[in-house]
Amino acid sequence: MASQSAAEKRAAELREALEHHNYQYYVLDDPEVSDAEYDLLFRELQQLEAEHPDLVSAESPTQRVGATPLAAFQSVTHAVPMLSLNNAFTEEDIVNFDRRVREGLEKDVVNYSAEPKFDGLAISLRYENGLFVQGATRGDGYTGEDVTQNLRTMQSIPLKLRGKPPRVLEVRGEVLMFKRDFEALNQRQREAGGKEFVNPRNAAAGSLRQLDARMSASRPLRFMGYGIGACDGDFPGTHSALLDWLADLGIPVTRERVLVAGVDGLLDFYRRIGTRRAALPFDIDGVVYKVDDLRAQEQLGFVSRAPRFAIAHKFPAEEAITEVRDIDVQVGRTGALTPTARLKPVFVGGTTVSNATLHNEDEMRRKDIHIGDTVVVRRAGDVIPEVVRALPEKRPADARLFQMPTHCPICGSAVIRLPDEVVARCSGGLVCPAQRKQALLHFASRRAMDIEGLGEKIVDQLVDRNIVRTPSDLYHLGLATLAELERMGEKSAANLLAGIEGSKQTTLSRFIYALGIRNVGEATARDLARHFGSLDQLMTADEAALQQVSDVGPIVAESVRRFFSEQHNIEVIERLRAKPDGVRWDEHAPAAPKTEGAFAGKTFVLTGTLSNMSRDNARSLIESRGGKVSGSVSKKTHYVVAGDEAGSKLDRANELGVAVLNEEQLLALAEESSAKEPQEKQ
DNA sequence: GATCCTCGAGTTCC
DNA sequence: CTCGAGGATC
Repeated sequence: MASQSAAEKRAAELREALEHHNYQYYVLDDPEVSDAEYDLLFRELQQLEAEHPDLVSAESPTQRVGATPLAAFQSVTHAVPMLSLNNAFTEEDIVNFDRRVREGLEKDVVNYSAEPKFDGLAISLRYENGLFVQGATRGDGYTGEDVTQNLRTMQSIPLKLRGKPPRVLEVRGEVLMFKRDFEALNQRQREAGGKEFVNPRNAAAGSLRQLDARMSASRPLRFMGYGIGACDGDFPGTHSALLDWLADLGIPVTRERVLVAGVDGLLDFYRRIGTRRAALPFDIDGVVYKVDDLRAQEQLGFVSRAPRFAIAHKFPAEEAITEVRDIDVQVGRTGALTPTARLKPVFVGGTTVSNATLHNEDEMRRKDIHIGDTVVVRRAGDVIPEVVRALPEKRPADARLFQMPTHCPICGSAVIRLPDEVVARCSGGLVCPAQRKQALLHFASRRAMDIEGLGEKIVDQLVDRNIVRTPSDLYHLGLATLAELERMGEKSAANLLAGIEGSKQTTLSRFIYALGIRNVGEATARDLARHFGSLDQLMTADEAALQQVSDVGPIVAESVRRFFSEQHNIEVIERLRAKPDGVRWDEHAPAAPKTEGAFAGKTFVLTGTLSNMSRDNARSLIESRGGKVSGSVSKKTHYVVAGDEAGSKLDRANELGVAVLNEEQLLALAEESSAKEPQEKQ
């Protein structure tokens, strides 16, 4: 009993010491002990825990190495989405960014926090009652993968927060590999005869996505925090103070950050860090600017998926020089002919690039690209290869200008380029095998009917052998037919049939999207489905009725009407939904035109700082009751909702005689409608 | 008529 | 990711 409590005391001391040294090393970058001394303490704790297994707790520094390898990562839905930033490449972009921020806040000078943009992987760490409980990758921003086991092995991620953490805290940050650690890792890989990594980013990504956490543990990964997601508790009111606060909690944050006023400060920081880029211990691909005041951030809100209060100022992408060996054309789903450069393979931005799109004829003329030219290529946004420009001084005598073919290279139909359009198109429609293939691939794609197992190779064969001509043919395939295809055994054939069967239960908006109507993408398909409620209503709608749908104008309306006026399209649809064994979805009554709710047809403008609700809350309150929120005051504005320190928008409202509401009046107005109908969440 | 914002469509590599 | 274009707004 006595020895137990002595052991317990010593274990607690050791844990505290190890946590302290981790903090000194990873957060303050100021170690107090050597690695050897640290190891000594660590081994003493391990020994002690081995002798007294009941002393082991999950957050002990010894408990970092994961148990058994996983079969697959679970997916995790982020409580607060992890959105991406807009990118800027020029000083002009930054000047515009600052102007929009100042206009949005109605201020002359705005304070910004500026920091490096790490070239790693975005991660979210969830702490509950100060203990690390879950970590996930960014994924598509809404759903990521659960990599908790791997993250636990990283020394720079505290298993337990210091000080007084909130009950729930999600820390957002980046997992990366320091350059010197990357060099050392590659050295080890070379000696062991293993595969070397191309760059620190790939090494970090590969290491983090190991299903066996013991592999991750052997890789020198680091974490750097840069923000928070969900937080159940108090936190500071500015971004710069927030980062200090995270550091106090034990989360490593960069010290290469500054607080500056106005656009000059931003550009100055960009230039200074640019000159030191090579000397930094980690790779960065730019810098990030954020409006420092968090309430101001909330006031600015989001445009589409990116915040209006922050921007990434990227360094110019790495460029390389290679040759254009040839230029081919590809035929897309809509018949668009896209010239593609076949390049002499060149290593740029982390991979070998051998193809690059040239978009269209005009683009090619602008860049003056010939076949045989020496050209500069880069990976735009570090992903999609792009030909930047030709080097005409290196042009060989036999270089040729590319000519857009007059007939489709696949089906021989005439190529037509409409006077106002940039793209040339094959006029063959679904007669053209290339267009048929693309249409089928689109129909089967994940966001449309989501047929698993139907990829490009299979579609190629099905179309070339004339087994499948239209989407409805897919639902009449037999096991024997499929098994005859190349690279298709009984097993994969059965899987594909199961995939086809599984796709039958769908939704109206997916089905509309899958049809591949010109100018009707995912968003428009959703709007159409909601507005009309059933396929028959949509099929019989005339152009005037179609234009009632928001975001549908004359062009989209005409595309839709034309699609449903073609007999073969109707036939395919009827075969697809033929009962009892066809494609099916739930239908509902057409959405009533927006006459419901107290705010139907009303336009609101928000200005100033609201005291009891965020801008996003106010916006969803208004939108849920049929109202619209717009950015600036005009004659058409019905109400201006003014908070504290409202500026020019309030003046303008008074000028135009627009009704002005305060927060309480807005809520009172909203109450009137919710009293009559059940409260709708969100 | 100009400008902002979104959506659609095409695309690369692993 | 990027471009072009459709739609909405000023």
